[in-house]
Amino acid sequence: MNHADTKPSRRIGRPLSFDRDAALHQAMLLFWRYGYEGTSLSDLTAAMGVTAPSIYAAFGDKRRLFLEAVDRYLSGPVTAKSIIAGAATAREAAAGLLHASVAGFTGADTPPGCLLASATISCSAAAMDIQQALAARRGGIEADLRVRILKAMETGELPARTDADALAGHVMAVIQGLSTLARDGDAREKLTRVAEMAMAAWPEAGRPG
Amino acid sequence: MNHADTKPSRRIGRPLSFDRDAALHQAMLLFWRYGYEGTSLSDLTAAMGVTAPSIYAAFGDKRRLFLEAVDRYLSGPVTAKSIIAGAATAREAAAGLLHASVAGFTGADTPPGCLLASATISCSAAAMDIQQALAARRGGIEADLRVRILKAMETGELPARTDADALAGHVMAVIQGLSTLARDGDAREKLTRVAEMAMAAWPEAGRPG
DNA sequence: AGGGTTTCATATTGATCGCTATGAATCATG
DNA sequence: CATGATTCATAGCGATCAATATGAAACCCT
Repeated sequence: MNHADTKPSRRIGRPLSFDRDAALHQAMLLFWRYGYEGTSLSDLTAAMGVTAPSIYAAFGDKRRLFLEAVDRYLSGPVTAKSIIAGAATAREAAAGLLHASVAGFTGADTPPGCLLASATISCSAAAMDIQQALAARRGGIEADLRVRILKAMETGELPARTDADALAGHVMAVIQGLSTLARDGDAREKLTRVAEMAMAAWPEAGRPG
Repeated sequence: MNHADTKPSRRIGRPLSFDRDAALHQAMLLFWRYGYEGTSLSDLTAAMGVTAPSIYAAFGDKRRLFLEAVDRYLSGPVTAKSIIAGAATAREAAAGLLHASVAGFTGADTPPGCLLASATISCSAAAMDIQQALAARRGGIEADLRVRILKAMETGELPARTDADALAGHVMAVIQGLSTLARDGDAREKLTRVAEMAMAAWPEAGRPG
């Protein structure tokens, strides 16, 4: 059942006539712009250059294709985890997440906003499992940032009285809101200033480190 | 063509067998929870207790029903405009918008989140006009807040160097993000702390007023 | 070349979408 | 009660939805 076996040995039978990775990229762009339910199979076949039966053979069904597109979206060179892990301070982690979001939401070759933030904000009752899958990924990023903040409270970078939940939640809320602003047409330059304004809410240092 | 004439005089013909306002309220709740394209006509007929032909006779088509539901959503006793107009300071206006949003997004008898923020964040190409209508309403609220901020910069409540665009944009972004947090299940108490955290970004007073 | 295997393109499935044609039912009026 | 006006419920419209049945086409191996 492995459709992407580890060994790229030439398999028997008629070979695939399309680039699976390129097709997945096109699907991701469509889901990014139009959301999960706003993207139809005929939209996908047209953009991917692949007929419906081939899509189902290669990716399963629409639901699994979407989830794989989300994984691809979240598995770029820079991820939320890598930003948080690579930041010297919790403040740098938050600022890094915000500025990476601004850059990602206003790319010239990608739809505006965030796939994770907009693909299933609203959906029919039939797509609730998809919505929850995205909510879990959003919550995971927030949890990672909260952990980094708690660590900063222990080292003294942040005051011990800091509300880690609210601080992480505020950063996440701004990121989600930046996605909406980008979708509504705001330029990268304005979003950058909004992100910097959000960082003005960051608490002053605790005991000197 | 007036389907809601000013005079409630008894009209000729068979009377309406349903409460138009109550039906509109049910439609609003459905659009609130499932969005514009996530709510089907059969969903609406079931919740409103009205058959499809009666809906079309009373409201036009799905698009106009949705826009009327949005108007109803935005025309409660407290509106963004009334909060901004009733606030003594720009800071109070922003804080008032944030706390009213938290309350509205976590009502016990209403769906979580904001109808304006979630109904058409993502949609198919066919619903772009609906999306733009909501974007315009979002932009209107942000513009009203920005005007209030500019006024505060003139009176000295805020420093003259204040970035009014970014300050208003930050408040709007947080409001949009609070809607997502509410949809993802966060409690009102946490959202309140996030809103207060966001207000920590508010600039210090300019010259003493 | 021929058998085995996999993917291909074509055409179609049943379900649901937004919307409406049709005629009976219910009102005010004469 | 008869007439005109309006809304009612039933049933169905064409279009599109996600997903598939079918058989030919393209590859590896012997």
